[in-house]
Amino acid sequence: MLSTVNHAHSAFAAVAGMKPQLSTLDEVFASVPRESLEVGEGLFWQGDRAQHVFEVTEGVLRIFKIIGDGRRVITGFLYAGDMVGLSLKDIYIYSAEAVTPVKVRRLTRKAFQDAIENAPELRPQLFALLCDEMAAAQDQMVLLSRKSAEERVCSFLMLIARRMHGAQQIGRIIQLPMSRQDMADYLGLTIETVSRTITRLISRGVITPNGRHAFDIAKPGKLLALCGDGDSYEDLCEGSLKTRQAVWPH
Amino acid sequence: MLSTVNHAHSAFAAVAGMKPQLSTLDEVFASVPRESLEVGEGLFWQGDRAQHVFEVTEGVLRIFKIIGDGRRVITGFLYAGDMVGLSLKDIYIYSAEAVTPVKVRRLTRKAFQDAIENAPELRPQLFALLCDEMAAAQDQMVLLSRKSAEERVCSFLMLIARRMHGAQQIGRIIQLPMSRQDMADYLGLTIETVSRTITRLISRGVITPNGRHAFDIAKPGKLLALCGDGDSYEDLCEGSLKTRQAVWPH
DNA sequence: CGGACTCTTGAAAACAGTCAAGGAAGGTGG
DNA sequence: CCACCTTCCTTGACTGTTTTCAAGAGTCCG
Repeated sequence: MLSTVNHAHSAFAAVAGMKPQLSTLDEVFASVPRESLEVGEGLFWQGDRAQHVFEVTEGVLRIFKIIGDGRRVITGFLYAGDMVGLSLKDIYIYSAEAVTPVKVRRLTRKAFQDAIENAPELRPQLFALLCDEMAAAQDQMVLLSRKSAEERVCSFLMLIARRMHGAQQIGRIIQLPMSRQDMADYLGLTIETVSRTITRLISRGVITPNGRHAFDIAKPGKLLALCGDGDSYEDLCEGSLKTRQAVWPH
Repeated sequence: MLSTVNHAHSAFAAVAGMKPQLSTLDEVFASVPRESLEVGEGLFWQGDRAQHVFEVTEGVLRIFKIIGDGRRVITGFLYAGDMVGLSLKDIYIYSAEAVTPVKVRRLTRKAFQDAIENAPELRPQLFALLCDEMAAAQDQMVLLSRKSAEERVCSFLMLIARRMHGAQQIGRIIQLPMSRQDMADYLGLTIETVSRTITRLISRGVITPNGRHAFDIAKPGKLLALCGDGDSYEDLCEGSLKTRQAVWPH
């Protein structure tokens, strides 16, 4: 896979010689020109030969799979700073489309692999990224497997709130660039259930609408409690957002 | 994480000089003595400091998470040859328990990382393993998000059938070492629904019971069709078990 | 002002969940 | 070897949440 003699290698070496040593993964993309995608435009499709790796520099992408009869499952939303296509198989195992206008940087798999090869200090970062992705996937399995509609929607709101305001800090305002249908396909619900659940959260004063695609979190404690993770607001304020402890006899 | 200047590197060079070159990942574990686990015994718990990486050499493990009020989600079953704890965070993000009597080999994270560090040809293998895990996780999200109880059970039976008889080949006999409750917690259903669904598959002649924990696949084509992936039996016989193509206009 | 979306709301239906009881299997001790 | 007990699995009746189907309201844009 990574093993063949690389022509690109010399190119990279030249770059490396002229530049200070790379120290973060996204610097690998620094020299690449940006490309733009319109709303709804696809970046690649499930089943395409996986030739590139991308970094999102602006906007939001949705990652999804389609099964036989047209059912769609959104497995994630990607924001600026996120990378796509890292789970390198020969073929993309999902599709990627722009939710908002998006800007990405593109690197061939080969160029990306060479860059990693030549900058060993990036490897742990890449590895950590994959592990985070895996952890997120598992949390999503928990959500889809055992959470009620309300718990799913609340979990989603918290997820976006966290993503918008840096890892630990939770802001009061949530921007939801995606449609209700996108939310439904991410949460394993129907559009109607999502809509009804949001309506109920509003009427109970947990969140306050701010247009149709933004909300204020009126009662953060309540919202967190409704996520069904056994988290309390105090936990959150103590900044203990690290992986949850088992609630199980050791 | 791995970023500090590594003393380990020189140590490795020494080892590399003395040992034949490693060429597959599980050889890394070759020299380690086996440990045994009884049925139901835990290997590690969600929240523990993640100090080891394991290889299963015999038996079946279940990997699961528990949320607040005791709901359990099984995120995977591991068979001989599988590795556990690769998604290295500082803390295990899930628990692992023996479904059957299990034998494992244990390596400290550090030893494992050094081995990888010193045998660069293993890196793509490790990477590929993580990618497979990710692909499996996404398939599971599709299952949990959009499949009916029957589709879930059939998908599970096919998964186990494949696992038992090598990647491509599908055997006629399915051994299910885990309890109905385990299946339910893996499929996001209740034990009653799993039981009823299996009963219905039997009465329709799709599968034939062979004790309570083994089945014959009487109608493989039918079973495959019931998975809800849009697969047909012909597809399968052509050996095209690679990642599914998009059924979507490009 | 229309027209096309997207979102919300209502009523009815369906699927899976809950509660409850009975059966099969396996293990232990007499 | 059998009786007993426990555990796991199956089955039935009922409930409830979410889906489905259908219609109406809100928003965006020409």
